[in-house]
Amino acid sequence: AHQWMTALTPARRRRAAAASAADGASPLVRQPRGKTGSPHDSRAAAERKGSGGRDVTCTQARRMHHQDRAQMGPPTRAPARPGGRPAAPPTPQCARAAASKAVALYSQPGRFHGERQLSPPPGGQSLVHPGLVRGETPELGEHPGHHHHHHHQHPGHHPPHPPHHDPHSDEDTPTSDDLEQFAKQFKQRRIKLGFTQADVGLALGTLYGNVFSQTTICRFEALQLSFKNMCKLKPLLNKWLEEADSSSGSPTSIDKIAAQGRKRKKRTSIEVSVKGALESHFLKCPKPSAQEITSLADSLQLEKEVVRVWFCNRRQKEKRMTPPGGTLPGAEDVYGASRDTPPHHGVQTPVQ
DNA sequence: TGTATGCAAATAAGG
DNA sequence: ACCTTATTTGCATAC
Repeated sequence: AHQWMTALTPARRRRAAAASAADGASPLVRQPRGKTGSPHDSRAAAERKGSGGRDVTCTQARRMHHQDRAQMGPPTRAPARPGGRPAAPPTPQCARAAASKAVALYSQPGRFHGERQLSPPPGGQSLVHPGLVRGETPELGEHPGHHHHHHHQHPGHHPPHPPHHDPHSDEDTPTSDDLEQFAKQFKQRRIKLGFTQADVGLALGTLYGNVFSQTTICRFEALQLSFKNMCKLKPLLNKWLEEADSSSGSPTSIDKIAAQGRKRKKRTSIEVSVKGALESHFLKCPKPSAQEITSLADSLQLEKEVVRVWFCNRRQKEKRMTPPGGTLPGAEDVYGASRDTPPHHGVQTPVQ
């Protein structure tokens, strides 16, 4: 248990930003504008298996080009109702900021035009787990066209709560439209209250125990997470929102959610040179034995688990890069073009 | 400064 | 205890 932490970035770390986790102070970490800077602690990581410094920084010089295939957006669709905005801003505060880009973009419901090749999970994929996937897949293919999929909500029904459809509120699976609307509203409120995405991510940590990065909050607002993932985060953010605007002294939430320790291990940054070493081993032996992993880990000064996972991920990447057919991803249609790789969805894009 | 993103760690779930 | 496949997150860094 304990907190994970891995690296500390050597040079980079500007301010700490990290928040503490322990203290049980108010759940909201930072007050709106005042920025209480809480330098807080941050225990750097020192602990962990002996070594000291592994970490790394990470590279930098890399460029990335490429277009990506990102994940898809949520299926979503139309905007539903333009009007509606539910709440009014109780807090006057200022609105300033938002001006620049803010809102606007999301207004368009339709996803963004093309782009993503997405592949709907043709085969199925998403359905694999009967759990809660729920409709998600659908849209993918959609295109602006209108197809309203309207009812297609649940193909079968399996969701846990089949009964009623409560349009709003959390609890049963929201519709894509609900999510879209919530995300939009969430962002709007967040900004008005004066919090940044990072603040929210941190607050979720003290509120519930799991911290989320600015990245995740950003993606939530932009609807760039999978449908399922959006559904999972919505309640948490919703709670934060309530907490946040009620706030002020209201005792409301007491939340006993202990701050607990991190639930997810901090992402390890592997140094470029170390990556090179791993890569070269991979070429020699893509599937090293436990023993080899241990010794390799030891020699590179990485945790064994990190090395093991690295190989697993590397193997996945290899598969992605080398689809059976031989078609290299990089070169796609050069000559033959589509032939039989129709939707191949790229290689990597599962679906989301 | 906040935000948006590429690449890829870390995880989840079924062997 | 580790693999594989599918996904969720988040460093780092480009806007």
